[in-house]
Amino acid sequence: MSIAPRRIRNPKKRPTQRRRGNTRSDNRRDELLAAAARLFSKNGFEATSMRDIANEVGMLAGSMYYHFPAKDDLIVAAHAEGVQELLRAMDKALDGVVGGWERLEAACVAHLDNLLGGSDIAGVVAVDFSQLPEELRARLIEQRDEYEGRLAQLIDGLELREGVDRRLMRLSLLGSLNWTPNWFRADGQTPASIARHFVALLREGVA
Amino acid sequence: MSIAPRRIRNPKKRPTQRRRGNTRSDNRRDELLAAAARLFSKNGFEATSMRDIANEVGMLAGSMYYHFPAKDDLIVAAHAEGVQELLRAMDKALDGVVGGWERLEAACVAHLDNLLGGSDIAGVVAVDFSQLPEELRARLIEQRDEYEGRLAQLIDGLELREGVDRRLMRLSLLGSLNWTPNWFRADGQTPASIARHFVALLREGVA
DNA sequence: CACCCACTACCAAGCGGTTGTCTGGTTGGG
DNA sequence: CCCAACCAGACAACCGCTTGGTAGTGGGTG
Repeated sequence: MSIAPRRIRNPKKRPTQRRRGNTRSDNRRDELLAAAARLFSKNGFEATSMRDIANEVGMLAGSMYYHFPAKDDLIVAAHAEGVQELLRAMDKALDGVVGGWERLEAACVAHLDNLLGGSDIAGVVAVDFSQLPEELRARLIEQRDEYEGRLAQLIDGLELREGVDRRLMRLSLLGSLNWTPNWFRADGQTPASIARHFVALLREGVA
Repeated sequence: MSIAPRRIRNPKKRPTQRRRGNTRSDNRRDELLAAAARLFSKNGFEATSMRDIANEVGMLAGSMYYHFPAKDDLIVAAHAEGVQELLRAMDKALDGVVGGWERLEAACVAHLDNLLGGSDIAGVVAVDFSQLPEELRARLIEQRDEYEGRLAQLIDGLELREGVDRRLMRLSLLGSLNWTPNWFRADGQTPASIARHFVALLREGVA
């Protein structure tokens, strides 16, 4: 067996989470998180090394372990940051928009804009995590639940034909959106246009 | 800079491709390809090491370089194998089926069956490659083109409402299908059922 | 048919480099 | 002056890949 490409070196006790006492103004934890999210979304989780991230903010790799007890925790924290940014973008895009379909469309446009925008932290949410070790994977899924729950709410607010499975509808739409990094080219259609098309396809059908 | 987690050690001339002369019956190249495809689809490209693959077939890591000049070439070859298997499955599923939508549905069912089937080599096609180095990524995209072209043909054969972007329709459907490994659970709906739902959503719309 | 040798298909060992992580020391702001 | 927030450097493990050697097998020859 031993199909364990992931290296687990020291399963011993995690050093108790930092960030308990007072902080100083030169704390670069947030800077670190942003850099991590950027690199993760550009190169993936496994392909981004601790040194890459540290180097991005001008710090040594070992120093990051003052802020995060392990790489997995950095991943989780950066991912959480990305989800929060997506949620904020969603709220902003939804502000003042009325009508079920209009709201769903606005949310999808915001989603793709942030996913394919490039410079953003939110791109980390689109990083494929289907092959991560089960434990880490579970933590990321849990974080996404809030966001997907919001999407589910938007879909629940729609009037649909009878017999439509709203869960599968959500997963289908999310798949369409999250697969775009695999084929998107910056010189083609805009993310917003793509998102609107996807929603329209789903809404009206093609036949 | 130096955001180059991928290691490029020897840019020198590739050893001219093997497999020129006579072969012997104890050639385990195919066995190697199958094992690679299995591990890639389970753990991803970067997370699967040469030693993992070699170990799977009971061979030493270095020995694989007799068959493939580099890991990238193994990836390409295994991916090609997966695509071929998908094509065969598609042909088989399409055999005797008439009607545009029926054919598209049959193809999608075959697609998901192979993707989520688990034990199959075809799963390698669903592995996210959006973060692979550009050159390798391009080679994989090229291989998929034949398969996606087939899907495009199926879609071209449909009678659709006016103004439907068939390319975006294909990409949307493919996204829905290929994103399923991120949420699929073996104890829920069957892959075939999911595929049929997705096609139905797209066909009839939800509103 | 037996022999033989070339060559396929590996093994064994190790290369330089990178990985995540740890330990112990240093520093400057509150 | 204390401690948050780093640096410097090392650790073993593992990475993709190379080199040099060798077993055994198949085709060719007598």
